[in-house]
Amino acid sequence: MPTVRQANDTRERILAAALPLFARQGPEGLGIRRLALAAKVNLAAVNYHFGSKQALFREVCLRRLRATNAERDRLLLPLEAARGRPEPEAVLRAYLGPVVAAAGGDPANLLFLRLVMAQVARRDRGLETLIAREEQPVIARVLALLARALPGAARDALAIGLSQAAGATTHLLMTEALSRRVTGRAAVGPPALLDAVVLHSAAGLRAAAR
Amino acid sequence: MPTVRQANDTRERILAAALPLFARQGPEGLGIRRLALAAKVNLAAVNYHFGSKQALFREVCLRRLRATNAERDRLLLPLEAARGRPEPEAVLRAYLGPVVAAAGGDPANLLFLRLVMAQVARRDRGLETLIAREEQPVIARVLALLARALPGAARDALAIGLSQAAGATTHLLMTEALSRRVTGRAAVGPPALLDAVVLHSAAGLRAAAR
DNA sequence: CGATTTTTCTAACGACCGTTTGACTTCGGG
DNA sequence: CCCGAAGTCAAACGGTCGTTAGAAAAATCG
Repeated sequence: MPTVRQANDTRERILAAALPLFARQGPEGLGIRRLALAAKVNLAAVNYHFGSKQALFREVCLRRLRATNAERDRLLLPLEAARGRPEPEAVLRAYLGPVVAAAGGDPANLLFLRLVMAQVARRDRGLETLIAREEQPVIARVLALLARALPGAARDALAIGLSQAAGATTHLLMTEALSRRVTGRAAVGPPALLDAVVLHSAAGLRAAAR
Repeated sequence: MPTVRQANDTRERILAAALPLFARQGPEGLGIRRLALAAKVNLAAVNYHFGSKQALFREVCLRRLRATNAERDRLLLPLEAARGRPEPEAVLRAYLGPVVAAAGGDPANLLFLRLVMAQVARRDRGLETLIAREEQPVIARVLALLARALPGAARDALAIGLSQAAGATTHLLMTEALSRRVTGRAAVGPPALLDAVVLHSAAGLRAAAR
């Protein structure tokens, strides 16, 4: 029987310990020995349960991506159900809100966002295809809603505007401390940050729509 | 005499070979042996000329940051000299243009942009302080110009808007291929990309200014 | 229980890491 | 020309890396 027999918590302990460590040190910087020590698990357990460090990395990423997208789905459904044209602000909020909220909640989520951005910057093709597969349906729905909200806009303009909104959000989340140091501006909490991005990008989308 | 005696091109060869390799593999992923091989230089030369891999990394980063900021300075001067209030679009173009142009020109520049973003995402404190020191004067000038362009805006709102513009630019540059794959949109060349960002963020700044 | 499968664990493999040592070569200035 | 500084080079240092082989333990099932 190929299914798990005993109450195997070793897998879970590895997954739980791996997220913050991967986020802080990257998949190349994290040694399996350190991970095994942190998870209170034998060194060979990682390779036994996941096959390789890379496979574990994929598993960790997949879990987080799905959690965020499930929340986005929950927020998009009422917008799609409503008749009439939605407000671009509401669509942006449904798309960006879960990321901001997650990063502002559990600090591990902000670390994970950093991890993803670092890997994307380094052209981690495996993670890129993982992201493409997981995000594609949500982004298609968001673009459809934006097309309803701004009927005059070209599809490509909306896609580029949405990409800019995503980039602005992740940039603000990741460089909060650095940006404050450089510009001397005050700190921005997650709610105000989301407000700023939604205001900014909704205006940008409207401008591109005309 | 502590100055260089012979026509020492070893240093330059190392620096030239280091940039694309650092960009592709990151400072932790690049081995000194591979670098020495690529630069056609003895293994010990890196530590002899730079002291350590980290010091070499800082040197490489510093060169690129200064090149970009010199170009920004060149574009900002006429805007600062002009009387009357500048257009936000022109200010954004002077700030973001050199990055877009550099990334669209030499492919190594795009790689360097990726490298910087990856390191910032991973909280490389050394690079963060380097960036803070190099960018601070330019950003102060850009913010001053934006304050002149949009007199009604709060200083912090401009700083956050500018940060969003920078994030949108780097995001578009870095995820062009991925974003196209996910959204199905057409490719965007550097000039059109800059146009889109300027249009988007100028509208965002104006919205935040009111 | 005995047999079989699944999981844990120790030990080690081979490879690569950044850095250093010390001898060798090359060079400039007195 | 010779001496001391600057540069180059082969070799090795002590570590850490991901992964694996194989024995030991634990759990499952007839």
